[in-house]
Amino acid sequence: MRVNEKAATIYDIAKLAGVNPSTVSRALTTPGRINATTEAKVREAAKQLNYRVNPFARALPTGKTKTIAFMVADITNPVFFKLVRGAELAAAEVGYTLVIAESQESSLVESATLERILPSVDGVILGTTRLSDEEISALNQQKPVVLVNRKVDGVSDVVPDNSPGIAEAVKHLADLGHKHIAFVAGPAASWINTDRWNHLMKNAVELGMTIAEISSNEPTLEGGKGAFERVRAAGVTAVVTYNDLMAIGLLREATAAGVTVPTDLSIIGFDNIFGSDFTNPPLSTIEMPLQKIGAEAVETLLKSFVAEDDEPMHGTSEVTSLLMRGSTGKAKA
Amino acid sequence: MRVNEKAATIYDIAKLAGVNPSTVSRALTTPGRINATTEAKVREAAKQLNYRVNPFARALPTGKTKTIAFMVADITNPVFFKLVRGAELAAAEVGYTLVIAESQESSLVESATLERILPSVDGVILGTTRLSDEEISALNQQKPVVLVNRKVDGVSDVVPDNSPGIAEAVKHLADLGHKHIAFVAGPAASWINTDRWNHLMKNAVELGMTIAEISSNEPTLEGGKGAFERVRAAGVTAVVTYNDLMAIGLLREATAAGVTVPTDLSIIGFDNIFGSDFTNPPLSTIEMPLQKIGAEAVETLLKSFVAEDDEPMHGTSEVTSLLMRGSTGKAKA
DNA sequence: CTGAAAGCGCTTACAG
DNA sequence: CTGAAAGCGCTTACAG
Repeated sequence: MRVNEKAATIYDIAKLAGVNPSTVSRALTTPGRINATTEAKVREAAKQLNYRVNPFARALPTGKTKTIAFMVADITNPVFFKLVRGAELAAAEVGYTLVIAESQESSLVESATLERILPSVDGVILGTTRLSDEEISALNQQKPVVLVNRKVDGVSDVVPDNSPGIAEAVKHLADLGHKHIAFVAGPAASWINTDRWNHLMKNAVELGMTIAEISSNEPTLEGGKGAFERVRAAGVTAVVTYNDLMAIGLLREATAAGVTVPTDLSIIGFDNIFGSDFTNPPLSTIEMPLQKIGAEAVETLLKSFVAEDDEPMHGTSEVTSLLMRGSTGKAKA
Repeated sequence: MRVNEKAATIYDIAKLAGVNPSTVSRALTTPGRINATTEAKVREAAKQLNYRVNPFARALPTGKTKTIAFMVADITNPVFFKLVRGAELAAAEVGYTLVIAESQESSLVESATLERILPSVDGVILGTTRLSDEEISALNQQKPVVLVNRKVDGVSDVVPDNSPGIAEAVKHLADLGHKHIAFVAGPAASWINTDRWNHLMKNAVELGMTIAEISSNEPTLEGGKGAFERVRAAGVTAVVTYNDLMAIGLLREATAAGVTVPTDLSIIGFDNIFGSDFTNPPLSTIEMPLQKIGAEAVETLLKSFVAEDDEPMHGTSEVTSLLMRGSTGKAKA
């Protein structure tokens, strides 16, 4: 049986340093608050014994677990990579551990997972959630919650400002001579889908273009592929999709159908996911600073841990921007 | 201040059910071991109080944390997505929590992270590690370790059998008339790089082909791109790369240089990462059952928790296979 | 089958 | 500044 000779405890240190265990605890927990010589002695003993605090033992009396849950709908969705990484790094930096949980796009799985994980975390970040506003509010009563890309009354959030990137994109299309464009929508219930559409519409109308909202089945490659026929039917020369996955699906379907991008049709995605520049032509997309958003989500959560009140906090608005690549070009005459 | 009225404890349940706390503990921990009526009473009370065990309190006396660390070099590397997901699902299924840690390709960061996380986990899976064999062995003394895609004496591992996919791939190239091929190598220190090269060489030689091993700077898009010149210089008609990322970099550089794939050059990658079919032509690749490997890594770890001895375990060999897409074609005459 | 008690490794008022 | 003690919420021999 693999047995690590039981790890050293503060009692071992106390014995070695000739002090009381409580002194050891203080020396290790609040540096500078006790006699410097004593502290040095304790630290020396701790090092000698290769001591590491037992986080579980510490969590019991304090109630602080020093871990954060990060919920995503689908770990394999590339949108989350950078989000998770940003969060991971920000958490590690302050000694917090990040637990990544996957809801598999199911609100039932999400609830069950949260239920299981909640007792062992100090708070949760909902990277993408299938929960209803009510469920989120209820969760927020139990432990601090930070929402990413979504807004619920009374709950903290980090949401990028979609408008700059969208304004750029629409302007870009207008400059290229496009008059009639379309938006291939994502999930109707998605907060960010609505936000994107609203900005898109406003900007297009302001620049004198028409814009058609085209529905889709799912925000995936397949969904984008499936929307192609409707995009064609709409008779537009340029299309913006809810996300890159859809844009790539659309692009491939267009190519397969003999429609050349961008000569016949310009395409712009959202997110700048991994692989969005693998396509031919590489995809133009509206980029979100995902890693920063992830980091900011944990920072926001951390702040809420020490907040006096229950006031929700809102991440300083991260900003989107257009990444021009090869899938946009002059409108077909 | 957000205060959840303190969570119910087994004492609350005990009071409500009119039994001793230890009875509550037993009822909840080992169903069926106590009087059925008592157990029902306890369960009823627990439900009524919306009780959830405090995992930290439970971990203290038992020493079992029910969490597993999964270390990867880079969260944003698509190779890890499926690996992580497989592990995540397998862990959740048995009530274990997975903590994903990132070494950022640095053995120092890796050691520090492991150091920080080790006390709170029951074992660790090294998805990709920069640690030396010695460091891994030392780690394995402290907590059970399972290696993915690497072998170290005395340490459990899950390693796919590369040979079937490679045999298929080489045969495929031979059938297409290729006589001279190359392998763009990954990190020299990588166990799996060596394994892939060995199989490749053996198969190529057996089929009467020549095969050149071409070095690279890094197993990335850039690395693949940077290897293009050397691939050309080698005068081969087909090339296999250490991974898809390199294959894609190579493919794009080839296209940019006016070398048509697969007409002028056939390319095969490894891993079937997300986005490997976004390219034009879509990349042919040797696929690894990553999700299964991830799941198996946690299963192996779980087994080692209950093993009597220290005998290392080896995952039942998962198998690779060739995924033929568009980047391979007839050898140029 | 079930109580009563000790203990897991820490933290933190409370004294001095 | 530092001891001595109680307590965090559980589990588990030990009795009965």
